[in-house]
Formats: sequence, structure tokens, C-alpha cells
Amino acid sequence: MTLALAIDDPRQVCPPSALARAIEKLGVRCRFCRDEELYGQGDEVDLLFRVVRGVVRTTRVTVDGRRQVGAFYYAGDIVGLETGPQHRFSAEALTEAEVRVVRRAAVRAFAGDTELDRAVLDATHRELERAQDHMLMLGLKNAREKVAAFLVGLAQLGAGETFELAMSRQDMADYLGLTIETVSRTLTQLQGDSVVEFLSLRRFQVRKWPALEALAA
Amino acid sequence: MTLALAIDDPRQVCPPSALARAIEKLGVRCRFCRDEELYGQGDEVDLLFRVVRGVVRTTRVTVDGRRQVGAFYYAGDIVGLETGPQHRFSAEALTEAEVRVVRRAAVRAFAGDTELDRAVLDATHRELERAQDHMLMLGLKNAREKVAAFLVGLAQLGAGETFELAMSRQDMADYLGLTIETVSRTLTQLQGDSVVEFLSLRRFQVRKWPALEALAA
DNA sequence: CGGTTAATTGAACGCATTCAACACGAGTGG
DNA sequence: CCACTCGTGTTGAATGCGTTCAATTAACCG
Repeated sequence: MTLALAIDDPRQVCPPSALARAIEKLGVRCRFCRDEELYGQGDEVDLLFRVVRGVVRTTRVTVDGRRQVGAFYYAGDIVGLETGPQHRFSAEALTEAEVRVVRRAAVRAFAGDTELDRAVLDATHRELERAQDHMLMLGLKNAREKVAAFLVGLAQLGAGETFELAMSRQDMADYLGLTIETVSRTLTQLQGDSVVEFLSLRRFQVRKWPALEALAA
Repeated sequence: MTLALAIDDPRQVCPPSALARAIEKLGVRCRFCRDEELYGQGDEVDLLFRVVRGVVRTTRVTVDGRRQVGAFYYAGDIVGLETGPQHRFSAEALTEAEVRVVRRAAVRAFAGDTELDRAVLDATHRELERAQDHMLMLGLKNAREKVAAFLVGLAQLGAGETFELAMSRQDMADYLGLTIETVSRTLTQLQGDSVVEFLSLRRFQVRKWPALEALAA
């Protein structure tokens, strides 16, 4: 069963949780195309998703148009764990994506199932940890450090020599709390210092791991 | 019973949760003096706290000395809900404070108690929401907006005409992702625009609510 | 191929930081 | 009662990082 999980979770961070299994069992397979919304901010909280293939991002836009990307979700990740009656972020497919969808009510029907409750709590805890890390990044790091940390994060998701950027520069910028120009400049700068090398716009490899990780710290 | 809660929770946001009641029943009353640690970052996660009186802050410091304040906790709030085997933030009493402490194991002994599980999940969700709001603030707002939002938050905690700043300028700065000088300058600026007025260093009142809330948005 | 969007680069600006000096208040002791 | 000190907060001037606005280049797709 760890094998089955490893297939759709390249990072293998998530143990085969009861929640994942419940979604697998109760949920429906569903496909979203690029930029399609899983749910919008303000929507009633009703569904729970598990990414099977592709990437999902959560975003929040303010009245005056500023946008913050909350997180990126990859195969195996759970999306839609927000609290409250309505979503505070929206979720969109970054790439074409395949997900498992389940109604919260269906999960709730298993309330009392200690293992499942525990799994939901664990998933929520992971989400909290994610938000806290993001918070630290936004509060403490400068542009170089933000971008470096982001690349390290991407590299940890992937395997092999080269790594993929599933998201646009704009998504990166909105995630990091920078402008697209600053992201771009920082990337060329890192490349100029031979810390990383871009093989194409969306694919890179790391030339100097120690330097990159020192920056990301 | 709502009355009993209202007494030690000025905001009255928390319903009388099963978790709060469990801590009340199982926990020991405990006093901390100013700047004393409830727990340190890296400490084993073992205890759960509920603030009875005073204010608690969580902080994280990086190897190179940068500090981020995670949140401020007031009467009625639960502290120590982090996941993982060890704390990623430390918690200190901001003022002299009184808290209820309970071992996590004691709470866990009630696993299966659906109501309690639910309450822990709710509290964790609130914590997540807090972190997400903080994230948005750090990523999207400029100095004026950050400070304004912070003052609005403080005002919502209090009642009456004047509100108290329990924390130092440094704490504010580290919470907002600014320097102490910028916080100070912004406060004088807001005062110059007659948006707020400081009666003393740690006490203020709002002169123009619409202006303040427009900034905080 | 053009046509369109995404990304990079350049130059000028501005906000927040940095470093330094000064003000204020509380506590202490002459 | 005043002088002194120490911690905390405010103010000033200069710097710099990231933004803004504009122009250019590169990638993508019919």
C-alpha cells in the first residue's frame, strides 16, 4: 500500500492516510482543464479534493485586484480543507489536472471513525505548517532568498537532474509577494552567478547546491 | 455558561468549546511573568495552554537572528496547537500572564470523544485561518496598511473608547514584517492625519474609523 | 510566417531600511 | 529634589532594494 501511494505522490511525504483512502473510496474522479476553478472564494465549503495528476493553486484576490497565491498542490495533496462556511481562497487547476472529489458530508458521515478524524486533523495540521512557513518566508526573506527557497522547494518535489516549474512567473511572484519583474531579474541574477541554469523557461537545474541552499535558509 | 466564557474572553469569538472545557477541567492553573517562556522552539510538543489573563506571543527566530512574531494570544485563546514532534515557534508571556496548562496526552486520552476531537479540529482551523490572514497581510500590504490593520485588530479585541497596545513597538514590527522605525514613523503619520490619537505610548483611540478601516482593508 | 501572450531588460522613482542622534520615562541613588 | 542611567521610542538623513512604467525580446500557436 505504500507502493500504491508512491505512484501518485512523488514526494512521499504523506503517509497513506485514512483521509486519502476515504477520498479514494468515496470520491469521484474528475478532470479540470488549465485555469479552471475547483472552487471560488466565497463559495460554500462543501467539497474536498485530492490531486491525482497535475497541479492546483489556491489564490485570494483583494477588492483592489492584488493577488496572493496561497499554495501549490501536487499529486497526493488534499485541497479544500479551509474552515468556515465559505472559502476564503479560490482553487484553480494550474495545469490540466485530475482530482478525486468528495462531499464533505460524506466524510462527515464517518465522524466517530477515530482514524479518519485523526487523518483530517493531520491534514489540517500540515496545512497550518505550510501557511506558517509561507508566513515566515514573506516576513523575513528578501527577493533573492525568496526565489532561492522557492526553487529549492520545487527541486525537493522532483527527482533527477532537472526540475520543472509548473507555474508562470506571475504565479511565482504572487506566491512570493514580489512583482513579476523582480522574479525575472532575480532568476537571471541567480543564473548569472551560476547557481542555477535554465534549460527552458519552465525547466531548470541546480549548478551550486550549497549556494542555493545557503540562500534559501 | 456563555456568561462564564464572556468573562475571560473579551472578544467572545470562541464558543464554549469542548476543548476549552477540557482544559479547564484537566489543566492546572499556572502563572508566567513577563518574557517567560511557555515553551521554546525545538521543544517537544507536549503541552496545551489556554490563556486566562494577560497576553502570549509566539515567535520564531532564524539562525541569523531575524525574528518573526507568529501571533498574539489573549484570554480564551488556545496556544500550543502546533503539529509535529517539536515546536517550530516558541511562546512567551508578553505581559504577566495566567494560563491553564494541560498535557496533550491527557487530552488524547479522550480520543474518540467526538465532541473533543471536533473542538481540537476547530481550534486548529482557527489557527490556520489566523496564519492565512497573517500571510495575506505580509504579502499584500504596505507599511501604512499593515499598521492600520493591526490597530483595527486591537480595537476589535477591546471595548470602549480607548484601546491598549499590550506589545512593544519591536513586537509589532516583528509581527508586521517591518522595522521598529517604520512602525514608529507610520504611527506618528497616522496620528498626524488625525486617524488615531495616542494618549500614551501604549494606549490609543480612533479618531476616524472610516479612514482607518479603509486603510486596513 | 504573422499574431499573441509571456518573459526579460532598462531607467527612474519611491518606500522602507539603515545608521545615527535625540527625546522621553521610569527607576535609583546622591 | 535633581542628576544619572538605562531601556524604549521617535526623528533625521542617506542609502538601497524592489517597484513602476516602458520598451524589447522570446516563446507559443494558429
